[in-house]
Amino acid sequence: MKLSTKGRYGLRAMVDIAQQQDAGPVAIHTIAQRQSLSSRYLEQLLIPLKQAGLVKSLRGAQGGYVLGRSAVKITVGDIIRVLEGPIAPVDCVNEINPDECMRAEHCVTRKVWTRLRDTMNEVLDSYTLEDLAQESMPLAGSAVIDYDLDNKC
Amino acid sequence: MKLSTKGRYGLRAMVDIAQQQDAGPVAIHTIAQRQSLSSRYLEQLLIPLKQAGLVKSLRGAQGGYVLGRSAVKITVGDIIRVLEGPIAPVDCVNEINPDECMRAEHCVTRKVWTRLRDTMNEVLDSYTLEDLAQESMPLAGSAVIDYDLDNKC
DNA sequence: TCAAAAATCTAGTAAAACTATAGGGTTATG
DNA sequence: CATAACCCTATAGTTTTACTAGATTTTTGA
Repeated sequence: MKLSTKGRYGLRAMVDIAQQQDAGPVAIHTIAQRQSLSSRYLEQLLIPLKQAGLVKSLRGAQGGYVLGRSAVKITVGDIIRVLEGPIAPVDCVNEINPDECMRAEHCVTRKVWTRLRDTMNEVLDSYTLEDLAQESMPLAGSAVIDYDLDNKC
Repeated sequence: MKLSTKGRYGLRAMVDIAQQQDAGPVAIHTIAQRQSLSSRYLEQLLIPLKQAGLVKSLRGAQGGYVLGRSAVKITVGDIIRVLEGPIAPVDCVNEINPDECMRAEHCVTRKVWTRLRDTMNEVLDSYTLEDLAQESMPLAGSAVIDYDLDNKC
């Protein structure tokens, strides 16, 4: 029941873009540096985010990424669903592409998974990018953090 | 954000034991047959469940497994935590063995993961084995289900 | 007593998923 | 026209998953 690096890094990248885009498009390598991520890996995460309309890209020098729509209209759930696929503890209760199971009708555990799925989606959709971007605004202006960064979150 | 077969099969096995234990200890191969699982695999899932006290075993002929305590005192969360490890979307918000992250104090995403972790645990702990065992009692008495079983849940 | 039923212990392993890395493009700017 | 930036595809190393297998121990009941 863990998120992969896709969801974790992707969300951090989106928050970064939300916080910095007032100064113009944000380049991949800028995000990567600030978040201490591999820029080649981050590049791959931005492709599906772009396809989903959560970011827009501007090519060429001075290019980079901006949000596809207002930060108040992008939820954490929106981002995670793009990067990790449908949020569901088991495939058989996944709305998009339900991996149907013959036992579904008599399945005792199914209602637990359905309830868990709904709750997870509700929680993740209750946070917008705006919420998170505001959260660390004060820090963003202060000194660069100089401790060793690891990437558990 | 998916459960593995350990959690899914393990929960089904526990429900099976809860439903059938009035007739005495339930053997692994009986559970495996009824749930169409590999008995050698199921065997491995029962070891940690036993260590956690969720089941007790009786060796020798006529042996098998019984619940370690009343079905009303075993939650789905208890079972999943034993088989899948701590329920948390990222390791850094896992209470048992937090995989600490240097950025934790300034981490914007952390509160989302903490909230999600708590909600997931609440949902899973809101269902007891008794709840699930009762659910399908009527079916247990009827004919054996003869369709191809797959194991998505 | 002994055969069979059942759990237990210890390894091994093929396939999939994860986490990147790498190379070679295309587009836009100044 | 050099450079900065995004775009696309492939591939490699590692870890996890989901089993399979062999050998052993314990208990029952005939």
